[in-house]
Parts: sequence; structure tokens; C-alpha cells
Amino acid sequence: MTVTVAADERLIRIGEVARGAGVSVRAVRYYEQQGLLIAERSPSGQRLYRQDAIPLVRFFQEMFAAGLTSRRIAELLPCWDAGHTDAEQRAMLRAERERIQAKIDDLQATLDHLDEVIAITDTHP
Amino acid sequence: MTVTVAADERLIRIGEVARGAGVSVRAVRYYEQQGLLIAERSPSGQRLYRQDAIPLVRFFQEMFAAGLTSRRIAELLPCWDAGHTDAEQRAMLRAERERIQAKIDDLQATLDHLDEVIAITDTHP
DNA sequence: CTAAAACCTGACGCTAACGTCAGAGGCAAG
DNA sequence: CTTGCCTCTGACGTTAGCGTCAGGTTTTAG
Repeated sequence: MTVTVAADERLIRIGEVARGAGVSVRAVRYYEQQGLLIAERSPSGQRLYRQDAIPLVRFFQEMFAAGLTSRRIAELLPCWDAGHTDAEQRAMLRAERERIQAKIDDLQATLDHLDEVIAITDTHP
Repeated sequence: MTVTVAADERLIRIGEVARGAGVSVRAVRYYEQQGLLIAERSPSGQRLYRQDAIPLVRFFQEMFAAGLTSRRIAELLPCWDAGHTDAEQRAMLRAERERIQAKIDDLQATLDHLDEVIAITDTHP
């Protein structure tokens, strides 16, 4: 009879998290300061992370790129962690979704404008 | 025989430009400082703009929203003003176009991810 | 054991597009 | 003329996500 004890207990240090996610060590510390990432501490005080910290940091980067602030990301974290999310969080989630959709539409319009200009400047050098 | 003399000579002041374009007066002064907008001056020193300053400022806003800096916008202005644009400017134009396209693709992927999360949180409240 | 590499905690710096305040002049109406 | 609104020139403040440096401890490689 086997007991599942949190799969893999190997903890990694901040440098490995940073390299794995493609960000700076400073950035990872910043995420902790913003309440996005909680780390255990070794007896000497070094931060210790589980491996899933790496995809988590990648996810933060994706959200930042989409225009969310660290505060907003922190507020929405429960939507990933577990399945227990309240109505307010789900509303924020949908609001961000709409904001991103609107931004895509704006960018697409801008892209079309730029394409017109490019067509003109290419025919009238 | 009629002579076309710059259509309408009526000049407007900075407040009207700002209201017309939906930005602050401070923003319009900032654009001038960044070399985006040139204004005549009244004898008393007040800025005087032609009406086409309003769509121009709107255009600046569109470019800012697309992630261009004021420096880049200034460098690309010749692509609109006249038809005399050199190879370097056309290359920058295409580079910005590609950057925007890549950003749209990223945002679309993020949107898809968010939609998955929304579907999950909506079925597992 | 020792040197290099990695980690720690502050804490100041940076950038971009403005916001905001201070102090002063300009301009049409009544 | 004066009330009120608009404009002017500085010049410092703001925000967010880090970069960077200082000065010190810890871990790892040889």
C-alpha cells in the first residue's frame, strides 16, 4: 500500500526558479513582496520553492503582458489555486477578459491603419 | 479663377485641441515638448493650432496605446506628413507592425487561457 | 580549506506619460 | 474694472516593475 505524499518534495532555490521562468532573481523577490509567491525558508534564511513555482512565474509574466497589475493578479490567484472562488472574483475575471478583448480589437484596428500607411509609403517612396 | 489658400485659416488654442481630442492640456504641451506637435504662437505667447491638430493628437493616442514611444512616433511622422519616406523609416514601420501583430497573438493566447479558467470556475463555484 | 558562485536585506535609481501645484499674465463680459 | 476662465513657464510628484549597488552570509566546487 502506497501513500501519496505530495509527489516530489525536492525544493529549489530562487536562482533556479528565475532561470527556469526566464526572469531575474530580483523579479522573483518582487513577486513575493507583492504577495504573489510564498516561499519556505531554509534554516539560513534562503528562499525555497516547489517546482510549480516556475510555471507560476511564467503565468505572472503572461498576466503582466496582458496589462494586469500585481495587485489584480494576487486577487485572482484563488481562481487557480483551488476551485473555491466567490462571485466577486469571477466577476473580476470576466472584467479582465473583456478588457483584454477590447485591447485586442483596438490593436487590430491600429494594425489595419498601419497596413494602409505601409501600402502607401511602399507605393510612394 | 479660384486659388486654394490652405482652406480654413482659423486657428484654435490648446484647450480646444485638448477637449477635441479627449486629452488633457498638459498632454498636448507634452507632445510639443517631445517634438510631436508644432504650434504657432500668438503675440502674447499662447499656442495656436490648426484644426488638424485634433485628429493628429488622436492618432498619437492610438500609437501610445499600441506601445509606441513618443520618440518612435516622432521618427515615423514623415510617413504620414508627406510621401517622402526613406528606407529606414519604412523598415521601422514594418517592425512596429510586426511587434503589434505579435502582441495581438500573445493577447489572444492569454484570452484563450482565461476563458478556460472562467469555464472551470463557473462550473466549480 | 578556499575561492567562486549564489543568496540575503535594504535602499536608491530608472522610465514614460503625464498629474499637479505655484505664481503670473491674458482676455471677453458685464 | 473686476470677475472668471484660459493660458503660460517651470518644476516636482506619481506609478509599476523591476535594475543595480552595497555590504554581508551561505553554499558549492575543487
